[in-house]
Formats: sequence, C-alpha cells, structure tokens
Amino acid sequence: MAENRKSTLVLVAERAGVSIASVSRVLNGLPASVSVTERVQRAAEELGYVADATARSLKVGKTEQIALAVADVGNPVYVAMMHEISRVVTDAGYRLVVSSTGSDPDEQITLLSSLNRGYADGLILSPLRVTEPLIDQLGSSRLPIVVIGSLPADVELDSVRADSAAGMGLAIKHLAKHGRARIAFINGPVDTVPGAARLSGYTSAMHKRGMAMHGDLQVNADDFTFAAGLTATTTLLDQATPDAIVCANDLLAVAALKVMLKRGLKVPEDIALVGMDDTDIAELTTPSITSVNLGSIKRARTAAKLLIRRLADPDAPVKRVVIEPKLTVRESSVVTHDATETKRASAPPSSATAGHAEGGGAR
Amino acid sequence: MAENRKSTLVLVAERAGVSIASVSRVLNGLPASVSVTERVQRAAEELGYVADATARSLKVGKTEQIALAVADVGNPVYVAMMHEISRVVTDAGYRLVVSSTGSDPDEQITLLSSLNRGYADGLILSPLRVTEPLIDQLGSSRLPIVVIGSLPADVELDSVRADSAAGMGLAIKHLAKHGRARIAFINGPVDTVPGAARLSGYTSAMHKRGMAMHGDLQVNADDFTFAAGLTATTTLLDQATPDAIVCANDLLAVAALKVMLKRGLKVPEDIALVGMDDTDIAELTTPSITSVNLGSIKRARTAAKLLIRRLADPDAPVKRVVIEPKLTVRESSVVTHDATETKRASAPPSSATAGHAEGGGAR
DNA sequence: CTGTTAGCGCCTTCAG
DNA sequence: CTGAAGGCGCTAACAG
Repeated sequence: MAENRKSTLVLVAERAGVSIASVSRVLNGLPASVSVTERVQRAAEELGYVADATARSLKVGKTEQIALAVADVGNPVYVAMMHEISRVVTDAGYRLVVSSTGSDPDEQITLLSSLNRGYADGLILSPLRVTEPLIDQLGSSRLPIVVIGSLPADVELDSVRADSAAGMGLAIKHLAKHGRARIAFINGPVDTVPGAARLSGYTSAMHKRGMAMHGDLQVNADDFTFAAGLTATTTLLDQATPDAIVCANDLLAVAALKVMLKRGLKVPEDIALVGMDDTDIAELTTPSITSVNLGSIKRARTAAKLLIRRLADPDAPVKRVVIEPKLTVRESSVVTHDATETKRASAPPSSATAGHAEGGGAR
Repeated sequence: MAENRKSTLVLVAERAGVSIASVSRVLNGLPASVSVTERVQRAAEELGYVADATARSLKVGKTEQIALAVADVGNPVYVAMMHEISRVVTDAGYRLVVSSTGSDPDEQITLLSSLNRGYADGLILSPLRVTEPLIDQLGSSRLPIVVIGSLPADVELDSVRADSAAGMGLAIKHLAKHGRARIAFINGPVDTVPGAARLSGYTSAMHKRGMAMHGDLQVNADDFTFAAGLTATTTLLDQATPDAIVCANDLLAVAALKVMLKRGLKVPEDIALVGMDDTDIAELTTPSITSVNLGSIKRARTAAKLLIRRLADPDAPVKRVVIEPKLTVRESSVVTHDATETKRASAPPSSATAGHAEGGGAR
C-alpha cells in the first residue's frame, strides 16, 4: 500500500484522473459523485496519501496544535496533569506541544513571544510564579491562553485554579478532629503562587480554630522537591515538637515521612502526616500518606476543555473556574485501633526521642 | 513593542520601505547593506514581527518539530526520559510533540502513518511491545525514526537500548554476594520487550551461578504498575519463601516493599529487595530501594542526539547503541551491621541526608 | 458536480 | 546589493 515517496494532491489527482480540487473535496468529505469518490479513494489508498499538515495549516490558519507549559516536570502532579491534558486535547483532534519551561517567569515570557510564531493555536500555562511582566505579556498575546493557577482579577483570561486555602482547611480540620494540637506546616517557597496560597490557608485555618501557631512550627523548603523536603523537615524537627505535619505537596510529605521514620518516630502515632496534591506517590509509601486532593486531574481536564471551547468560539465570555478540594484519608493520619498486624520496626520510644513522643496525648 | 495584530513580511517591508525579499534576507542573516539592515530591524522590532512557523515550514520542508511516543506515561522512568529528551531537543531548536500512545502496537501504527502528514521532522519511539506489523510500518516510514528499545537485527533504524540481561546479572550478583540464596523475580508481562529481556536475564544469571530456581520463585505482574505489583507480590509470598526479590522495575519494587512491610517482614533483614530503572521513587521509600540503573537518562539523551544527527545527515550510517547498566545500592538490599534490630531510635540528626547513593537524583 | 484559479506567508533563484 | 516572481501543498471561491 504505502509508497515510500511523499505523495501530493497532484499525484493522487493524476492517478485518479480528476482535478486536485476533487481530490481535496473527497478527502474532506464534501459532496462528490460516486465514481469520483471511489476513484479518488482508491488512488489515495494506493499511494498512501495523507494531506500535508503544514500546507493545510498555512491555508486554513490553524495548526491543530496546543502548547502546554508547565513549571516543574519533576513533580508528579504536573505529570498527571499533562497526561490528562494530552488525553483531552488528542481526543479533540489536537496535537500537544510541550514546552518545559522552568519556574522562571522570564522563560515563560520568551515562550509567549515565540508563540506568536504561530506554531500552535493556543496555550495552556501553569506558572509557578506570576510577575508583572508575565501578566503584561499574557494580556497582549495574540492567541488564546488558559491559565492553571491564580491570576489577578483584572486579567481577562480563562483560568482554573485550586482552592488551596480550603484544602488546608480540610487538612487541619481532619487533624484537629483526631486530637492533634500542634500542627506544623512545611511549605515550599513562599514567593510562588501555590506557596503563598497554602501559607495563608494554613494561618487562617489555624487562626479560625484558635490553635497554637508558634513560628517554630512553620518552615519553608527551598523548593517543592523531595531533597528540599528532607532539609526542611530536619530543621522543623530540630526546632519544634509537633504532633502533626501538613506539607504543601506530596513530595515534601514523602520527605517528611522519610526523616521521621529515620528518627524512629512513628507515623501516625507520634506525628500525623498530611500531604497535598494526592498524587500516586502518596499511596506508595508505608504508611501511605493522607493527602489533600486539589483536583489536579479535574483542573487539567477543565483547562483543556476551556481552551478548546475558546478555540471554537473566540468570543465566549471569560470563565474562571475554581475546583473544590477533597481529602483522601490514608494511613499516615489516623491511628488504627485494632492491632491485628504486627507493626514493623517497633522502636520503643526511648529517652532519645523524648520531647517528641507522647506529649500530645493523641492516642 | 509587540503589536497585537499579526504582522507579516509585507507589513515589515512597507514600514521599512524595502522589498519583502530584503526583509527575509536581513532576518535570516544574509548579506545586506547597513542602511537596509538597520531599517528592517527597526521595523521588525516595532511590529514585534516573528516569522510564521507554518509558512516557513511549508517553504523549507522542515517543521522543526520532533515527535515523541512513549508507551506508559504512568511510569516515572518514561517521565524522566521525556524530560531529558525535551531538554536536548529544545536546545537543538526543535519543539517536542508528545503523542502518548498506550502500550498497544496498533495505536503506534496509527501514529506512524499520521506522521506522514508531516507535522514533525522525526520521531523517537519507545515501544513496549514490538509486533510484525509495527516493524513493517517502522521500516517503511518516510522520515527518520529512532527507537528506544530492542529491535530485530535486520531493521535498519538507529536505536538505543538498555542491557537488561546484564542488569539482572548485577542485581543477582549483588544479592548472592550478600548471602542471598533464594532469589525471587517479579516480572511484568512477558509479552513485552523489557519483560522478555528481563526474564531471560534472570534465568541465565541464576543458571550461571548455579542457584536454585523453583518456578514458585517467579511471578509475572499483569502490568508494570504499582497495583499489579501488589497482587503479584502477594501471590509470590503465598507460594514461596524467598530471601530476596528482584523486580522488573521500580514501581513493582515499591509495591513489593509495601506488601512485605504489611506482612511484618523486615527489609532487608528478612528479604532483600532490588528494583530496576533507578527512578526517583526508589529513594523516596523507607527503606530506600536498591535499583539497577539501566541508563534511562542516558538512553533518552542518546536517542535524541541520534535523531538530531540523522536529521542533519540523512545518510549517516545506522547506529545501534547499548547502554551499560550500573547498580545503585541503597538500604533495601544490605543489612547494616551497626544498627541491627533494636536500637535505631537514637539515630543522629544528620541521618536524614545520609545513605544517598548517586543516581536518579531527587532534584 | 467538477475544474480552474487565487492565494495562505515565506524563501530563493533570477535579473537588474 | 536589491527587487520581482515563482512556487511549497493545500483549500475555497468562482465559473462552467
């Protein structure tokens, strides 16, 4: 069937004995006589013809490509989102071009201007940090952009964001209900959008419940990564004795868990742990990690659909969607009363861990 | 600077008072008089002009896009590879189009024929299963393809693969050296390329060392996933009593660890554990998991460079690269003598960052 | 219903 | 060194 040489409309037309216009019509499903239709289809089949995307794009003014820019590819939550976006976008007949920018806004600005080269019909952007210049550039873009994340109210762009504050609320409510009193918070960098949102969520949630909130209970990792989480957790445990820890994402939570286990602390008995994003890795660990589901998949899907909608209807009203969080309870935050199974490495609370163990009486 | 309307060569030419040919020349760095050069650059700057990628592609016959198709986006090793490919490809001035096909060869065949639409200059493909039709399609593709994985010797394509067999050898040698005698193997589906390779690596390595190899010691997970790993491990532990387990990838290993801990088995004391791929998740767990580094990052980088090379020189001789494996030893396979059993609660603070074998890099 | 034709925006000989 | 003109492969009027 498929010839190896590249074949064009003209080739097919010659072989079918018709004009190129007829070929184009048949292949695009426009009305044509049975005889022509049949001859064209056979010729096309024999030549393994497929319309050239580039030429078509030039003519039609659409590339059928959607660009995606995510800040941090090392983070499983972005991977999950990308995966979902890929699905939706592909189903709608678009290809996905991934432009992995770092968390640096400048890179994203560069990307935005390169978008004007017209290799994509639209962009989905999930910026970690939002600066003035970035916003300007966003506003003056020639083609549709959907932002995943928070944006100043005056920016006229479709967007979808998580409600981090509500999410923190869920986490803290859950921990409080289970008797935790000294709830620590390991955040990522506060100069990021999620970092800022989650911090304010923490303080307001703690405040609302009238819970103790020593500065010692709050540390910021340099980054939303496992490595940064190890350091941050060490710092935290050296300066405070929490009976629960909430982490700004799952990677930080996994790191916190690692450090705690290393120190012989029992999770959740000594310290309860809650992560955020509810990614796959939260259930890989032992104990598995309770995590706030910020609707990453749903946000991804919504963003993709929002963009596709706007591509179909450029004048549609701007939409700003907020996805509500849910809490996925796993082993790391709830002490199971029934002790059928022998717990692993039953390190007895010795004087070495004094100050950490007990105290909270969360038993 | 940037106007909001799309500007074309003609616009720039008018504004600069020259012909469109001159504009094109200046912008492509071809010789031109100082005065013209200067006027054109200023005009282009003022209009925020950037050459349209589609039109350029049509004319030049290159899209500056590279397509990537990986089988399983849920697997961290593919994510890591994609990330690396993205880097290399971007540095070389290409955009990356990700086509997430499933593990189904038919989808990949569909993809291959769609590639003939010419939206990309080349393809990097990492198939999980290789069937006859897929090979045929690969061979008759009009544009360059680099395959990550094994391929029949008569297929004339650039490729780069891991040496799974040697990798299994490393794992088993390591375990044997540490006194393990009943080494079990949890594989993924055997009808996949890596599944088959790793199984034959296991049997030959065990055979070579004259080690016991009851059928009970070998199980196949339905998939290379965490969930499938849970089931497979349960099956294994119900039917045999190994003193070590090797898993065909890290996800399976993490699952195995989870099941073992649940059953009160101590790792590595009771059972040593070794994974494969050496992805980030291998160091997230407690204990962290020893893993065979199959050079995923290196394979990815090599594949990308191979494709770029071929794009530059279509007549270059076909290259088949094999990446040698290394073993990254972590906690799950070696019993530490100093902290045996009882008192590991008094771990020093610095232990948080201790024991990090080089490898995946937890970013 | 079908063929002819005019571009989409750009690059690149070919004259001048 | 610069301008005019011819396509790249395709679609969408416009005639026939």
